[in-house]
Amino acid sequence: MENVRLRFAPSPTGPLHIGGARSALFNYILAKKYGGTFLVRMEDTDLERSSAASEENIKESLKWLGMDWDEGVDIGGDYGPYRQMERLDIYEEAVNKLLAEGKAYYCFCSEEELDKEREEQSARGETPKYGGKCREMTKEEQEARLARGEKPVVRFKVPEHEEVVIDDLVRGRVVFETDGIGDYIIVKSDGIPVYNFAVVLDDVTMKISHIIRGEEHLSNTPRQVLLYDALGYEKPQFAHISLILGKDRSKMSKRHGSTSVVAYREQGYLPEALVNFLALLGWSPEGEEEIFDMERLIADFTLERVSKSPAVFDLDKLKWLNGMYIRKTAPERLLEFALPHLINAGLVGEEPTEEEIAWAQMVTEALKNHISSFGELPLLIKEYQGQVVYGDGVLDELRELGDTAVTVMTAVLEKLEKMEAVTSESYKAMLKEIKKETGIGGKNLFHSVRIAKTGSTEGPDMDKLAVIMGRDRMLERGQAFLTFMKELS
RNA sequence: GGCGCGUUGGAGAAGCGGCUUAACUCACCAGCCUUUCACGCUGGCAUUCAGGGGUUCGAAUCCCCUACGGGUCACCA
Repeated sequence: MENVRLRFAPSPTGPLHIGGARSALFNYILAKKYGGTFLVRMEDTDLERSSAASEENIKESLKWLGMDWDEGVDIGGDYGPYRQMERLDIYEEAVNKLLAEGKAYYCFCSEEELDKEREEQSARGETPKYGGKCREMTKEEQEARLARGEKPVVRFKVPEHEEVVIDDLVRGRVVFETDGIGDYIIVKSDGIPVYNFAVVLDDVTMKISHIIRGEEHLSNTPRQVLLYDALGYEKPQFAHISLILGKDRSKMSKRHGSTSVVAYREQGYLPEALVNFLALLGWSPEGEEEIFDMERLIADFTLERVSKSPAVFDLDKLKWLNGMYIRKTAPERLLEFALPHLINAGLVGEEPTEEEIAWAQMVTEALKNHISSFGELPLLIKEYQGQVVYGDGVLDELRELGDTAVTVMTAVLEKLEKMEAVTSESYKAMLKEIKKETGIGGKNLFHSVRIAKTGSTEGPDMDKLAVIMGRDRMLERGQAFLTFMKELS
């Protein structure tokens, strides 16, 4: 493929959300795959909702995920500017052309009138669409009303009884009837073009070759195609990827949990895990491997393997993936991600000392197999440092262990009291001794200690945990355990 | 309501008319490994593809109808 130019064109009306990030990712991957250009442009014509903060958030999120653009906002390029509000002259020229050719017209209808019209149509069970009241207005009337200072909108004159065919790269051939589409607004009364119009001009002038976007735009596409035709432009290839749904199969929204990329960053997800997860939302690899770094994604990704059916956001899978990535991340990088969470939880000072760093490193290494995001790290630590709770889950096991556990813990307490501090080595040595003295080993020994100390059958190696807890807390918990066992029997 | 899209196990999904006695992944269960747990490894887990018709020697795969779920019909993008 030649001259592959793909774009991500968000509107800066909020933080970058999961769906947007996935659209960006697919565009990014394909651009890289075919040695093309990936550009980022801002669709900021909604003055009320657009904000500089949102734009910053979007750019930051993209960079965090590892999607740097070759062209676009901030860095410029040959087809700029890359914010729609800075491109108004381009749109104006096109509107004038359409107006002059009679392919568009001024509409003076008030919002109240239009609302009323729509209401009546819905009441009659019809498709709400503009009736075309201003379509045949005389030149004289137009001029007069313009002269009076009235601010009209510009509507595109939709051809009647035609079919618009879209050959979508993922959905195949999709046909729309123009009769179902009313003359739609292309320029608002304040002179600012509307998305469906601006997007066409931008994609044309920026020489976009493929438009990959969410399925919610599929029904917009005929409107845009009509404009390409009216303006005499060549159409790009379209690919509409399915929506991202929540667990209950409704469109992914706040009530399904976090939707923004930064939220996942804050919860302690690794960017590479999120990228991997996002790629799997709608795309499926050929083999059985599901762990893909960006490089492999670029190598293996194809639109042919993008699904038409909606993708469901499965948080469990994200967690699993994140855990996988956490486990293979190098210690230094692991620390880099873990530290902010430890600081936030007050486990480490704002300006960590060398000792604190060493401690943080030790803890993260010890617990990395047991967390699925860094946000869980301080929670786990605090759990080990607080009161032990013996939940229903471990009661059966405790009853089974019975006296064995009591014997083990009594011995542990005895030895602990004689020790000043606990290290990983001294702890291991202690357990070995107990094994020799009591003859209890293996699962009976380890499980007794583990459950007694943590109230859980699962967790990090006990010698590491011993260091995290410290001698005093272990003594405390050991006592508590013996008391608890007395009550249990 | 119109238009358009989708519907495969507990969950995410592959499948594009015979190679399917329906991949793979998560979750779950069992075994191995580890003096314990986790990690890892091995195995188990849909006689069935929303329901009903049809086409065909043959259908999860093609056609029609029904049901259900999203999307869209804005001076939002």
